[in-house]
Amino acid sequence: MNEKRAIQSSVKDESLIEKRRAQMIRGAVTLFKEKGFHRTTTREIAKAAGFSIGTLYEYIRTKEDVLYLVCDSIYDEVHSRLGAVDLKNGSVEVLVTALEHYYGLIDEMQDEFVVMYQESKSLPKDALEYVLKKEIEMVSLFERLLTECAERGQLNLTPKEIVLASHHLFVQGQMWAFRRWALRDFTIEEFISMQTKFLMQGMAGEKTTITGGY
Amino acid sequence: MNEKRAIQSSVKDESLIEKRRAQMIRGAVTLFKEKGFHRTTTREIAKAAGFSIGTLYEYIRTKEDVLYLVCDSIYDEVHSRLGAVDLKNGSVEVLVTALEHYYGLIDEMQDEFVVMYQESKSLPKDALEYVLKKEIEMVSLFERLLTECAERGQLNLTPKEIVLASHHLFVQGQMWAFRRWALRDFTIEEFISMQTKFLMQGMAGEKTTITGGY
Amino acid sequence: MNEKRAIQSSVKDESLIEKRRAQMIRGAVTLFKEKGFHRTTTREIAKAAGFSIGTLYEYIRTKEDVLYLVCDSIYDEVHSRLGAVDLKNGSVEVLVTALEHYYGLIDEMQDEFVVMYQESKSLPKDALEYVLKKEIEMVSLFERLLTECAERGQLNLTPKEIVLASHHLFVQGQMWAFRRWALRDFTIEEFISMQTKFLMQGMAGEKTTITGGY
Amino acid sequence: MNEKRAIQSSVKDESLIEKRRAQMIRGAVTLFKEKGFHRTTTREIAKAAGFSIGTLYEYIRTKEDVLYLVCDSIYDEVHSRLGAVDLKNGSVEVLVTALEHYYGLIDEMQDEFVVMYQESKSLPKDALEYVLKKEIEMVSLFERLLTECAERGQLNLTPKEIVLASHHLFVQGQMWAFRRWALRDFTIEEFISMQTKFLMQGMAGEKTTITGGY
DNA sequence: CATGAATGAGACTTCATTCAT
DNA sequence: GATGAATGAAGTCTCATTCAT
Repeated sequence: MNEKRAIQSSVKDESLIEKRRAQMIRGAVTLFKEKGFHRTTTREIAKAAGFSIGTLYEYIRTKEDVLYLVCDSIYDEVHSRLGAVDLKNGSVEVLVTALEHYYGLIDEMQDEFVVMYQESKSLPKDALEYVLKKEIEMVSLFERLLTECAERGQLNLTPKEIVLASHHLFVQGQMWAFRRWALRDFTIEEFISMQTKFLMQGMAGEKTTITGGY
Repeated sequence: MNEKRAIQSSVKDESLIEKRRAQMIRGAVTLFKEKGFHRTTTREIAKAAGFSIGTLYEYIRTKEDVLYLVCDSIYDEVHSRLGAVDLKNGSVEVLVTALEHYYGLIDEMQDEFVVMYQESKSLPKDALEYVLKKEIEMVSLFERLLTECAERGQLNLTPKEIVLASHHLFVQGQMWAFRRWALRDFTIEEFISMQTKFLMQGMAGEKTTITGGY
Repeated sequence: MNEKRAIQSSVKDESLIEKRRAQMIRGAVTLFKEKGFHRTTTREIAKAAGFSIGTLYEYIRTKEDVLYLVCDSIYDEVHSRLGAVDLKNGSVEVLVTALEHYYGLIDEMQDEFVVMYQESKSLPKDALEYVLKKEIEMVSLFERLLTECAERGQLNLTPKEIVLASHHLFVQGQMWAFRRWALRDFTIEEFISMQTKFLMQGMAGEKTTITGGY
Repeated sequence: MNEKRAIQSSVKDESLIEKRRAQMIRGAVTLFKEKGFHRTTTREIAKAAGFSIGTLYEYIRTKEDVLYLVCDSIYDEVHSRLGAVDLKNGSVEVLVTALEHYYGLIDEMQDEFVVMYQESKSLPKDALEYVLKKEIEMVSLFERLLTECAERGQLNLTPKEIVLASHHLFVQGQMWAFRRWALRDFTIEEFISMQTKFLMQGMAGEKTTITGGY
């Protein structure tokens, strides 16, 4: 279903490529997080990965390839994690589980997510498109779950509200990664439980008694 | 209350400084939005501002100063806009008005907001701190309003939930700027009304009937 | 008639461009002659020209541009020199004069000619085409002169022989530049006079008495 | 008579060395012709030769060695071809035959000749000297033939003219290789016959009736 | 003997900043 | 105050060569 954008390597041994690229990604994420993509030099990436600049370029063709590999590896992880969620029978319970998995994942891969969202604009055009497609896939996951919940009458949402709400859920996840400096007093469990409460209540849609023009 | 971080200029005439910097900011925002801070050259900024590279450096000392000026001008605008909101007597109505103003502002200054959030990490340490302080001020505004609402019993939130909720409100504003590509079908009015509904319901906090462990 | 292939410069002042490029060409020719285009670094070119590497790149965009400028300046010189030859009334005398001018020019610009012929294959495609066009123009000059001589009955050449002969004359000029190491005992005057004798006799075309299958 | 400049190889088996080097030369000539010596990488040479980069370096020590091997193989071929010409009794007929062989050889080894003359300047000093010595040998061959013809009264040339004329003959051969783009309409037979006519007439040296100061 | 992954010196080019005019 | 030519540090990427397997 997903044809990967292949990154050229002059090395033949596939398993070696995988190994070296993993080293590379690990080092790059740390550096990108710390200094940003542009302030990080390819030499630094090579060093952090544990090999020489020459070796680095045996496994990629441009610096932007490194950024792409970082983004791609995140989505691989996302997929393998969220693949577990049963999408067949969407219900509020499944949705809550999906959010737990998604927010938990972001918590574990904070640096990676921050890097991806901060720096992905530096990707070459085609790589950016690929990454955006992946992002849309993720949002769609929430969209589908919300639609099922609405159809079952568990949530009270119009189709257009579903679109917005799915982005809403998605973005709150990014918040955990991006605003850690402001949320230092929260544990991930607290965050998940409070957010889930807000979000689910927000979408439950009983006739609220709040007065206002909205 | 807030001493501005002064940017050195070798020009004396204050009104000229203001004029030139305004030209500079206008040009820079467009460029930063399009290509990002790092890919934009000082020459390009000067050209977009309508003067020479030499003149640019009469009004700033480093390229990062330009970014700082962009961020600073946004907060000036935010302040003059949200200054109107009556904070004395916080209530759900005031909160809703504040959100309207805030989201409306973001809509009008989309490019500026995107640039600020995407690129502020490139600011020098002290400038970054200044900008973060400004951001905290904004979040605090929501915090104070929410606290009052809670105290009045209009919203059902614990103190810790208030902290999270204020970020929640804040971040949803960023979403309008950052995810326009995904929200093309929405008008700002739709966005404001739907978001307000989600958010207010989310915080209304009646004992919801949804089952789940949260 | 000849639209020059313009080389971009970020400097505005045209006369300064001309001056700096002249410095650049002078330095580059020496270096290219000595070490060849590829073994010469841009830093060396800048140094030989008397300015910094940064300044070099204010006047060109790529290293290949330098090579192009060298080639182009040669043809400018060739044109201004051979422009004097009266082509209206081609005759053996005019042809001999043209050869004198041409060979004399090569003698004075030996290094430049050697560089041009040795290195022009390193030019980017469009620049190479431009240079080849210039070369064809030069050969055509001889072709026209030869044609007139043939029409006047001064030389005994078929049209096809004229084509070959014009290249023949042209190439013998290159020989003076390329084989100086072998012709150290000859003065340019000797070279011109002997070559002229060979070439003119060769084309005079009386029925020679030499036996052979040719 | 001429001790070859030996190229080191870590392989012992002489016949294998010869075989591998032949593969190498064949591949390298094509590449050098197409892209020049400097733009061709050792990896490309290895690939074109049909083995790995590691193997390439088992049979040579530096990239320049490959260029030397190319040049050397050309002279081997030249020798084996022109060795047939009977130099004992130089006469115009023998000279004409020698030219035929020489030009015919160049026709068959165009690429090799072009590469040799374009790139030989990239040879290390001692290899360049070796190649030049070979070239001088070739020119000397013409010199000896011309001398004999002059002594027999078949050609009317002073000793100094003989020197120049021998280079003249030599260079016209190069022309066939170098200017094919301009001589596309000529067959090698036409070229040989026309050139021979020009050259022989040029050297026949009847008192020509052409007026002129030469 | 053959392979190909690893290395790092060094090439080209960019661009923030300065300063004489 | 305005200009823009000059500077050189620093960045990305290539490629000849080596050496363990």
